[in-house]
Amino acid sequence: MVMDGIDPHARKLMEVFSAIERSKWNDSPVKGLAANEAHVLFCIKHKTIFPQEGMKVSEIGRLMKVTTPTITQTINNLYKKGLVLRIPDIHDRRSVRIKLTDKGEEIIKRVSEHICITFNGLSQHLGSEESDKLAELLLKAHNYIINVKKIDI
Amino acid sequence: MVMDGIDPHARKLMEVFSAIERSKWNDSPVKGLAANEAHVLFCIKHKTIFPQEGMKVSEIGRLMKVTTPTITQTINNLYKKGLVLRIPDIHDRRSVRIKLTDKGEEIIKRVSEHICITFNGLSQHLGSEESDKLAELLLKAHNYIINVKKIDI
DNA sequence: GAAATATAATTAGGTATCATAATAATATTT
DNA sequence: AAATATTATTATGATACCTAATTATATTTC
Repeated sequence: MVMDGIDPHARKLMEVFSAIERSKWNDSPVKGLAANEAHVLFCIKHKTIFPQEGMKVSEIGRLMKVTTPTITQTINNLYKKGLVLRIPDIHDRRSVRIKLTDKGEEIIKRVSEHICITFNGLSQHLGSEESDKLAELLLKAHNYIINVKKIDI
Repeated sequence: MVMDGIDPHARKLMEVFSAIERSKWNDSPVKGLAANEAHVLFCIKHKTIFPQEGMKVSEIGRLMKVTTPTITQTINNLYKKGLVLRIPDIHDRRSVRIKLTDKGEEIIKRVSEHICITFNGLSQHLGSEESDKLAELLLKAHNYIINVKKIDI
C-alpha cells in the first residue's frame, strides 16, 4: 500500500488536518448575517488606517485576498441590509468608499465581541505558551504547504 | 474599540487563523480530478475494512461527514470518468457498493503519493516533536471551538 | 496635450461544493 | 401485516467564490 510509506508523525498530522478540514470555525455569530458579510464588516472596521475615510472595494479585496467582483456582491448584500454606505471618493471618481452605517457598527460590534470571547477563551484554554506555539506552528506549516504547491507546478 | 479587549496571545492566534483560512491545502494534485473527487477516492481506498467488498454510499457520507446526495453526485462524476463502479449489494438490495476501477486505483495511487510526500515533508520540516505538538494543539483547539459553538446556541 | 495604458468598480455568467426535501425501493420492527 | 426506518437517488437551491467584459476615470508616454 502506498500509504504505508507515510511517517507516523506525518500520519498524525494528516489525520488531524483531515478531521478539522470541514469545520467552519469562522461562521457568522449573528443570525441573518452570512459569514462572508461578517468578514467584510470586520475588515472594514478593523483594518482601516483612517476610519473616517471608509475603505475602497479594491482595498477590501486585497486585504481579504478575494477578487473585487466578489467584494462588490457582498457589499451589495450588506447595503440591502442597511449595514454599509457607498460614498463616492472625492479625489478619485472611479473609487467608492465603503462606510459602516450605525446599524453596521452595531452589528460588527456584536461580531467582534463574539470573536474576542472565542479567541480569548481558546487562548486561555490552551494556556498562553501553547497558544503562541500553535500560532507559530500553524503559520510555519501553512508557509511550507504553500511553497510545496508552488514548486509542484 | 471592542477589539481592544482581546488578549495578545488570542490576537496572535486569531490573526494566524484568519491568514490561513482561505488557503486550500487539500486541493487535488491530479489534473482533471476535483478536490472532492480525490477525497472520496481516498476515503474508499484507505478507510475500508474489507477492500474487496467496496463501500456503501452512506458509509462514505458518514466517514466524510457529508450527506448522501452529495456523495451520490460525486460518485456520478467519478463514474463518468471511469474511476469507480457501482455494484449492487447482494445482501441488501437498497445498497450499492462503490469500488475503484483499475484506472481509479491508478489515480488514487498518485493522489496518495502526493499526500505522503506533502505530509512527510511537512513533518520533517517541523521536526517530529513539533509535528506532534501541532497535531495535538490543533485537535485541542478544534474541539474547544466546536464546543463553544454548541454552548452558544 | 493627445493617445495609449492602467486602474476601479460593476455586470453577467459560471463553477465547486455543499445542503434540504421528496421519492422509490427495500429492510426491519412492532 | 402494518408501521417505521434505511438506502440511494433526483430535483432544487444556497454559499462563496471565480473570469471576462464593460464603463468610467486616472496616469503615463510620446
